[in-house]
Amino acid sequence: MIDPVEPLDDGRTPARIFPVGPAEIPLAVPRDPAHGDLATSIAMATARLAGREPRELAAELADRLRESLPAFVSRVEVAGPGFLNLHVRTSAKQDIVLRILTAGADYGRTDRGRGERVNLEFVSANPTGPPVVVSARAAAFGSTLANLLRASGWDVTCEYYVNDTGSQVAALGASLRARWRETRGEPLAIPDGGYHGLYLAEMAAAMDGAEAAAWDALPDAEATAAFAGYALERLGRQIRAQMETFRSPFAVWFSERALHDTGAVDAVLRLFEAKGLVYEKDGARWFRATDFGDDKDRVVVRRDGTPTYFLADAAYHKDKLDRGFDKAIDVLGPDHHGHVTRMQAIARAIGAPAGWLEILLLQWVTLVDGGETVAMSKRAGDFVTMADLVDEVGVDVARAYFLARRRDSHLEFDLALAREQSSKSPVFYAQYASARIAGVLRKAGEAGLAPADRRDLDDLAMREELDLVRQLEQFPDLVADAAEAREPNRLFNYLQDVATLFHKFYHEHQIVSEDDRLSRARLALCRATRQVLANGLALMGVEAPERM
RNA sequence: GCGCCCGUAGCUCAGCUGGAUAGAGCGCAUGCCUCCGGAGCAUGAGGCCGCAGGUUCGAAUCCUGCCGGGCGUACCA
Repeated sequence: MIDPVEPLDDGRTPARIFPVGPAEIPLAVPRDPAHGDLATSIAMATARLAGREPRELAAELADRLRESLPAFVSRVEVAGPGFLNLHVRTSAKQDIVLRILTAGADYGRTDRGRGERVNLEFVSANPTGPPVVVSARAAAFGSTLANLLRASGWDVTCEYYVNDTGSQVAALGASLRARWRETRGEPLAIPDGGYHGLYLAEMAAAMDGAEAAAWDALPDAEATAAFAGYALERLGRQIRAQMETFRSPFAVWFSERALHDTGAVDAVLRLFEAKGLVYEKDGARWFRATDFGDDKDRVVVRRDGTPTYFLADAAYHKDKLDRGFDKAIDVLGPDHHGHVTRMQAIARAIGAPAGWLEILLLQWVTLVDGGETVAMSKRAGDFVTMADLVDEVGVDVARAYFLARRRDSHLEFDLALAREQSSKSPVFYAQYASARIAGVLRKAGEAGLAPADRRDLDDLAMREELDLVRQLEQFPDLVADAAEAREPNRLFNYLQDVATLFHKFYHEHQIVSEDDRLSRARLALCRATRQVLANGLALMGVEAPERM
């Protein structure tokens, strides 16, 4: 309904806006339907400049607007301290119902991203243990953001960076080896910095004895590597399966070790050297991160000659750049915010354009069971895994729980609450609306009513009906805005509002009645509502059941 | 010390990049199905939006400074 008048940013100077015609006035959709369908605060913003009273100025603007009103606007009124509220013609709202039904599953798609290629990296948790709850939050966030971006015209590649080499992996190998020896009756001796989780004991118990014995007989470094390789393979498979189950698929699983093997790490080191960004001190080689605003320089090659994770990360981002992505988004866990500056330094050092790398930080998830905080430490082996969480509350509830929160809010996940009261959990509100509509449609199908045509829709004129349409109309913009702001939680909030407006409509009006024409019209509105709920829930990776 | 994030109803959290009387869920109190799904709807109690300044016609929202809480500040990843 706002096609003929593009809403504008508020960024221009009042002097430029005031003298020109109505098409240049910035418009926004008011929260409260009583305030119209489009509104502007232009009169208040420019009153002082014009030396006039806001309401008086608004009245004059309203008169001018009325002279050249777009066809879809029915009336203009001055309200409150000087707002100009535009009301959209009822017939234009009725049109929207048909537009939604025609677009079907495509309703909500736009081309705002214009095909720009985005690399979206998220989760990327070390494969040294089963994914934990924070990974579930990252998976829910990342996959939903990917869905939103794709729906809005971006070309997105979801990527998981696998840290399959380095000291953590060596510790993993040594820990598994210790667990295996334990199965042979030796005392348990997990090395310092090793992993104490029982999952390694279970893994060790299931190992092929002859093979493991052969590995154990190798020199320490080789033995550790062999056990580590075994553990990585098993854990990697587990992680992939769980991400699939959680509806968070990745197109690329990128191996850190491959960067070393192919010489990409060496290459980026030579690149930095050629740019004069590396120097030697205390036997190690340092990257001049301070040149890029970091508070200290960073080691890239240790005294013992091995490259650091930081250097591999530089090689990794160079690889993303070389693959031609217009933009790289990294979703990082809460314990990585100290990396932001140095990673931006990397981006500039590898020659990426300004703004190419975007880093999004997620905040902590505190797991609570009843009133008790559940401790989670992968190394200490005391944790609730992502799989546990899904078993307890299901994928829908878990995803919705995470998606309801802003990414930078620390969130408390109460297992007891989610488990015992899952049927009352917020996600079911929108799902229930969807199922309720499906029920009504089934009933209508039995009554043998034909689909509505445009003339039938003339009967949609009640406030609850039009408020609902007004909400449905905003879906495509909401999706694209949420994608651009990287705020999937907006989608959750929006769907809650859709459900609320539907329930109010449902409560106030009989959908299937003796009046066939009105029944057809209301059923069309129901179908359109269900379409928006289904499309929105699909973007969230949550099911929209026919029955509950 | 320095840096990042967060302080909104009893609890968990929203508040759409500055708008009109600050919202939801849970919990509490009270009404609604002889009628399409009551997992719903309606009403009520409950708020110096951490504190103090500033910008603005207008601030929960932007800026500064405090006070609280979390996290980071490795030749681990």
